[in-house]
Amino acid sequence: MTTSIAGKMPVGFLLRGGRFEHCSDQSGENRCGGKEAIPDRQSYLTRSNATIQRLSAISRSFNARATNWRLLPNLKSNHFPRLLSSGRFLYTQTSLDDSWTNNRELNIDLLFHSCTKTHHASRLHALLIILGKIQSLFISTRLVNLYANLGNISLSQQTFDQIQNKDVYTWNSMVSSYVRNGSHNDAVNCLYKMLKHQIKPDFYTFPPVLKACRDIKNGKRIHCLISKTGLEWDVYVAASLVHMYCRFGGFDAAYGIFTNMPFRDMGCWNAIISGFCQNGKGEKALEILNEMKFEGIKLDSVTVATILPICAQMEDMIKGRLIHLYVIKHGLESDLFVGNAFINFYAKFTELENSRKFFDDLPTRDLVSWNSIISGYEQNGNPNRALEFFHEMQKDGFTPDLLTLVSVASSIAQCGDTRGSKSVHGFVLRRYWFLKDVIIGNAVVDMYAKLGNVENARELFDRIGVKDVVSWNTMITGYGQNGLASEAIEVFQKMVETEHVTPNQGTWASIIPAYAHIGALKQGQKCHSTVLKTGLIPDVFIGICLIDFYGKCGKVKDAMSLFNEIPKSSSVPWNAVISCFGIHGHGETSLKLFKNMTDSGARPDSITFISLLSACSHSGLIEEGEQCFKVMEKDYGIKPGLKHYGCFVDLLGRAGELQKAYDFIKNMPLKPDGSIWGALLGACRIYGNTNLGKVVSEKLLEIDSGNVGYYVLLSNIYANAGKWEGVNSVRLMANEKGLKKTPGWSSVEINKKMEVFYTGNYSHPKCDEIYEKLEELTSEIKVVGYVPDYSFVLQDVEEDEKERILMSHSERLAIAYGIISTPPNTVIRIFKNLRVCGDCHNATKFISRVCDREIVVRDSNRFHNFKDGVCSCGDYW
DNA sequence: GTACTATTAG
Repeated sequence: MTTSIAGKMPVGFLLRGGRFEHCSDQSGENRCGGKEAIPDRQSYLTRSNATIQRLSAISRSFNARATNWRLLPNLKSNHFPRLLSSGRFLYTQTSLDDSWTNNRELNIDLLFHSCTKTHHASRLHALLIILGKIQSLFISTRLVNLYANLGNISLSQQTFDQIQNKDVYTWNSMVSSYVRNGSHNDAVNCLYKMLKHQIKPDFYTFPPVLKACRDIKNGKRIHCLISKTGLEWDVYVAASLVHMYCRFGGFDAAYGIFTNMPFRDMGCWNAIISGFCQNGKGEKALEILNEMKFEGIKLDSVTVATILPICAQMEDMIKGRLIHLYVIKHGLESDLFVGNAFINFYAKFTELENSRKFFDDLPTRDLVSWNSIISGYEQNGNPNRALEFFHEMQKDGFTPDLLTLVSVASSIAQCGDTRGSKSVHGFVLRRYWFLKDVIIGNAVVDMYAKLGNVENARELFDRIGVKDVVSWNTMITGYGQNGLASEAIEVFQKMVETEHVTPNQGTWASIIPAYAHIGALKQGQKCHSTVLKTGLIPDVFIGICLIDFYGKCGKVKDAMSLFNEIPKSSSVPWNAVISCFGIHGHGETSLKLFKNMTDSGARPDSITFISLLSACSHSGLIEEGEQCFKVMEKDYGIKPGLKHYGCFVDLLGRAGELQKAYDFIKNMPLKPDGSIWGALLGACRIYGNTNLGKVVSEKLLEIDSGNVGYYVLLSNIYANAGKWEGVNSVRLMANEKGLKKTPGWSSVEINKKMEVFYTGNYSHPKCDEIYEKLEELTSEIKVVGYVPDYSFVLQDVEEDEKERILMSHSERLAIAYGIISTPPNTVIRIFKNLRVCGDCHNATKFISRVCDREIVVRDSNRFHNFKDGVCSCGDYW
C-alpha cells in the first residue's frame, strides 16, 4: 500500500465516551470517519490516571465479573489481555495470563509477535505508553517496524517522527519500512535526511536503499555514497549493488563488482544468479551456476528457488530433475521456498503428481504453496480439484489473496459455474482488489467471457481504470470466442486509438481469428503485414492463427507457405493446416499431411482427428474416414468423443449411407446428442429421405427441442417432397415454442470494409442497383441453362414469388453487390453464417460463368470455389 | 543482501 492511500485512512484507536474502539483495520475500511492521531506519549503519561479508569470501564464491559481493579498493577490476569485481544489474540492472552499470575515482567517480545492487524499494534502502542516503555529507543523503533510490517506506513512514519534522539538503527528501520511498503522515493529521501542529521549510515542502511532505486542514475549516486563510506566491499552491500546493476541491465558492472569482491558468501552468488535470472539472462545465470560448482560451492535453498523458474522457462526438464536429485541428496526438500518452486516447476511440465508430492511433504505451508498448487491444478485442466484445494486452504486458516482468486476465477470458468462466477466477482469487489491490480480485473473479465456472459465481461472491462494490453486482448478474445466478431473488431479499433497500449502477440492472436470468422481477408492481411513489420514472426501462436485465417479466407497457398515457416513442435499447427485443406475439399491432402505429421514424430490429439474426419467427410472419402476412426483409438489411444462420432455420421450420411449411419448411432457407446442426430437429419434432407427424416427428427426434438435449425431442416425435407401439410405442422410446432429462425446473412469485403446483407432485406443504400443487377443476371443465366429449384423455398406461394424469394437470399445479394462494386477479374469472397442454399449454389455456378468471375463462398460448413461454371465441391453443398 | 505464485492467445 502506498503512503498516499494509507495516509488518508484514519487508523489507530479512539478513546471516545468511555469506549475503546478501533476505527480501522488493514483493509482500510473506515468505520468512524473521525480524525485520528497516533497515541501521543506526553498526553498519555499526564492523563494516565483518567485513562486507566476508562480502560477499567471498558474491561468491565468485556468481562462482567471483573469489578475490583482500578490501577494497572492490580489488573487481573483475565482482564488486561481482553483489552488487547480482538478474537485472534489468544496467544497473547495466554502469555499475558502467565506473566500476570506468576508476577513476572510482561513478555513484550511475544506481544509484538502477536500483532497481526494495525489495531492490535495500536493497542500495544497504547499499552507501551501507559507502561512507560515507549521511552526506550529500542521499543519505539520496534513499533516503527511493526506498523510497517502490517502495511501501515503512515503510522510507522508518525511513530518515527515522534522519536527523539534517533540512532542509526531507528533510521535504518524507517528506510526499510519505506522500501517494504513500496515508498521508494521516501526511502531514498530518508537516507539523505539521515545524512543531514549527521548520522553515519552503516551496512544495514544501504541494501534497502539500493533496492529502492528506480533508475540507474539514482543507483550510481548511491554507489558513490557507499564508496565514500568505505562499505563497498561489505558482502551485503556488494551483493545489493550487484543486484541493483542487474535490474537496470548493467550486467557488466554487476559482474565486475562480483569478480572483484575480496570475499564472496552464498548470498553474493545468489544475488548475481538471481539478478541475471530475473532480467532475462537465464543462460548467463546457468553459466555462473557452473562457475560456482567449479569452485566447489554448494547450492543452497535460495539458489534452487532462483534457478528452477529459469529451467521451467527454458523448458529444460532435465536440469530441473537433476536439481531435484541434488535437493534430495542435500536434504533441502522440506525447505518452504524450494518446495514451492518445485510445485510450480512440475506443474509447468504437467507432472502434477510430483507437484502434489512436494506439496504434501512440506512441513509448513504458506500462501504461496497453496496458490501454487491451486494454480497447478487449474492450469492443467482440473478445475474441480483446484477448487477443492481452495476450500481446504481456507479450512486450514489461510486467507486467500489476489493471486488465489485469479486461479479460482479461471477454475470457475472452466467448470462452467455461472453462480460461482458471481461469488468470485463479489469476493473481489468487497476487498477492493480491482483497484489494486489489473491482473484480477482481467481474470474476472475472462471468466465472464468464457462463461458466455459477454455483457458482464464488457461492463467490468469498461470499469477497469488502467487497462493493460492483456485487458484489451482478453476482451477481444471474449467477443471472438462468443461469435461476436464485429464487437471484437470494434474493441480492437478502440485499442489501437488508445495511447500507451501497443498491440502485442496476444492481440494478434485474438483479432486475427475474429477477422477469419467473418472472412475479412484484406483487414487480416493488414494485421499480417503489421506483424511482419514489428518483427513478431516467427511467433508460433500468430503463425497458427494466420494459417487458420488464410485457410478460412480461401488462401490455401498462403496458409501452406506459412505452415512451412513455423516450427511444428506440437500438434496444433498440424491441426490448423489439416483442417484448412479439409474445408476446401482437399481431403487427400489432409490425409497426406496427417501422414507427414506422424512421420515427423508429432503426436496427433483429439482435435487432429476431428479435422481429419471432417476433411474425409467433405471429400466423400468413406473408407479413409473409417480407417481414421479405427486408428484413432487403436494406435493413438484417443477415445472418440461426441464430435468424432458426429463427423463420422456426417461422413456416412453425406455419402448416402443413411441406414448405416442410423445403425452406427444406435450402437455407439456414448449417448448421441443433438449434433449427431442433426448430422443425420441433414443427410436425410440431401437425399430426400422423408421417412428416416421423420424418425430422426422425433429423436432430435426429444433431446433438443429448442434448436430452430432442426425444425428448418425437417420442414425442408417436407417441402422437398411437396408435403406442405408437413411443412405447416413443423412451422406451427416451432411457433408454439416461440422459436425464431436465425436470420441468414452474408458478408462481402469491399474496400477493406465488410458489407453485410440479410436475406430479404431491402435497406441497403444500393438496394435498387443490386436487385436490378440480380434480375439481369437471372435472365442471363437462364439462357445458359439455369433452372430455379423452388424446393428451396419453404413458403407455399406462386412461382414468380418463389423466384423473388430465391433472388433475395443474402448470399445472392452479396454476390450481386460484389460484382457491381469491384473491377472485372477481381475474386469475390462471400461469407455466409448458415449453409448456402442449394439453388443459390447452382445459380452461382452459372453466374461465375457469365460474368467470368471467380466467386468464393464460405458458409458455416465448407468452402465453395466457383469458376467457369463449375464448383470445386461439385454439386454437393 | 539474494528466493517461490500472475491473467489473454490456436
